[in-house]
Amino acid sequence: MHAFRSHTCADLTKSNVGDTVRLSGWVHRIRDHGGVLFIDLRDTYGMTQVLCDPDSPVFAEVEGVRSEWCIRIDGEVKARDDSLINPKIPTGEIEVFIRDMEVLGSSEELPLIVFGDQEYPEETRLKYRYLDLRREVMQNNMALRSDVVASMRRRMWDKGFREYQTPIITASSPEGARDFLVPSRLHPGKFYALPQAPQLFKQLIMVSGFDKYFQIAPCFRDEDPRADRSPTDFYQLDMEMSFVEQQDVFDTISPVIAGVFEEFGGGRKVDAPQDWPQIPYKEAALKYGTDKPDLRNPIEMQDVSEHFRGSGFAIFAKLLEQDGTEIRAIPAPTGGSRKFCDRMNKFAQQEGLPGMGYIFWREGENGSEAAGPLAKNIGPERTEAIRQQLGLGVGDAAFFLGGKPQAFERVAGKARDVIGEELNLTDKDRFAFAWIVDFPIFEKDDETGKIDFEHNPFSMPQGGMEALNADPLAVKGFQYDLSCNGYELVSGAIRNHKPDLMLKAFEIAGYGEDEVKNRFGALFQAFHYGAPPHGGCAAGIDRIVMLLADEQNIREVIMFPMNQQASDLMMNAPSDPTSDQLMELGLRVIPQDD
RNA sequence: GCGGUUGUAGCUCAGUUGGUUAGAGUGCCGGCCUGUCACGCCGGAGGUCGCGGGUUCGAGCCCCGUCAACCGCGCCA
Repeated sequence: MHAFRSHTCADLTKSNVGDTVRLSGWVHRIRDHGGVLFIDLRDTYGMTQVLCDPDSPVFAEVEGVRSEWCIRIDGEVKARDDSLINPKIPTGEIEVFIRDMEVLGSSEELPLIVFGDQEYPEETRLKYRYLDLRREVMQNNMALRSDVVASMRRRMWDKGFREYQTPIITASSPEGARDFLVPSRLHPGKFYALPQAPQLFKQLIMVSGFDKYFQIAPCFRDEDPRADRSPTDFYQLDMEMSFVEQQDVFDTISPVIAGVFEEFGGGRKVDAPQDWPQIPYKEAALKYGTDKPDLRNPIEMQDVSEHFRGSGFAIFAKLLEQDGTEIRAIPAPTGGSRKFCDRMNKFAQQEGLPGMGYIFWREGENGSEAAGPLAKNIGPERTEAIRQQLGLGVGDAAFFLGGKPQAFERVAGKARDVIGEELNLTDKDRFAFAWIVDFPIFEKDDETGKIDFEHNPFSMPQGGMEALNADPLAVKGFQYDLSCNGYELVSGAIRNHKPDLMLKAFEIAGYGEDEVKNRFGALFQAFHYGAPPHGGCAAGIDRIVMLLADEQNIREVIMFPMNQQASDLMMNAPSDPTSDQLMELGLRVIPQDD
């Protein structure tokens, strides 16, 4: 017999009754009845009830076993009486009578309990991640992650893509984020960088003529994390293709993403790719207050400035006299109660705005009647015009935000989410996708007035040189994101592969030819040797798995994540280098005294 | 760097207006129990109330400072 097991803890059924078997696994639960003692023996595949009574030669040893010990048992498979069958587990029709036992690894008292779904402080979970990962939900999340990656690979191969590896220790690829630097021993005083993405390499792969590239690629960025953003490193399904336009990239990646969501979405509705809207960036900002809208929520914001211009509501009327200001409305169907409106107003205040004005419509003596402070101030005619524009009626409400859009847009978007959620307008059982397109190439820093790249400098400007020679801030890029349920899942672009266009774009952002050659020397040079038009995108694997696993936090789908301070509590990283290491690298640490 | 929330037993949490010896559940240890599957019953151990200072006759509770974790802003696809 095999040293450790003849079957896994999920294998045994009625057909094994009478067999002598060997199982290895962890002691999940013990139920000791004095004369008979049950153990739920667990491995990654499942659970089998094994039991022991004083007839067993190892009864005394088995009595000493404790939670999470790793043991091997030999025993005889017996059928359970009908009344004792446990329908909750696949092996519930049988149990194994223990005849021999070996302790493979005993356990001290645990800092967290594997059994059940007790919540634990993340600090504890991360410090003892190897125990946390024993829990069923984590086992499932990690298996899901592996299956998703395998499915992505298969789907890309099926489309004629091949996977190529690009360097991890390389030169900085300026994507816009902060680089992780790696000191060079052979070149003291010089540094490698970890790639923020395989961006430069995949474009060079296109220049080399490989036509269709993809990679499950680690990306490294030294930026602060969020719940949906891992610090330090994360994984992308990175792809690039030659001789394509924007729509070709959409047509290629959409079925891959949709297919993965269909395959692993557990029956939740997945919008069909041909129905994914393409929403210009500007329109997304207006309607949803964000470039990653949650389209499960039907609410669309509207510009209602004209109804407030010169109106009796002095705050908005005055505001509109300033340049670049707007009043926007968030319609809230079925939100027509003072209680709800007040709560939303409070929410806006918590988010740092002065508040949200509101109107709601209720049944009055002569039919529909508008209520709320705003309605009184602007009078019945304007109120009615607003109601008609927004298509609202009795029982509905609308919220109003004013000022420069960039000052309130983010909170407006968040208010839209909260309103949709609270009024149950958001369908939780659905994955709703949208391509956000036409991102601006440049943005202007409000304080310095300086023009810089809005995103990364690799995107092809729409309209080419002619557009760049006109108003730079009006130039849109062939640059796109895929949004799903309020998360940015995919980001990409048709790349700018023309050296003269590159130079012009950088010139607008205030960088000379030297800078282009310095930062993107290889790519810029490569574009002088017959570069094909190309484009692609990268899909955030951690985020996709997070959505599929229905988790709110990206760390739930990463095996060994950092905490919010970018510390690894289990491995104690980052840590002090030895003086020998520093010496070898020619480095000296400057003491930090704030 | 900034803002918010949290911090009481290994873990989850309660703790009244500031008032005697800080509680419960769970886990752990011991005892009993031959059909449980979140087994049950009895008993026990386990606490610098994050840390430091202050107010007070008296602080888990009030004040100041500080640390840590998480969430968010900035930042970042």
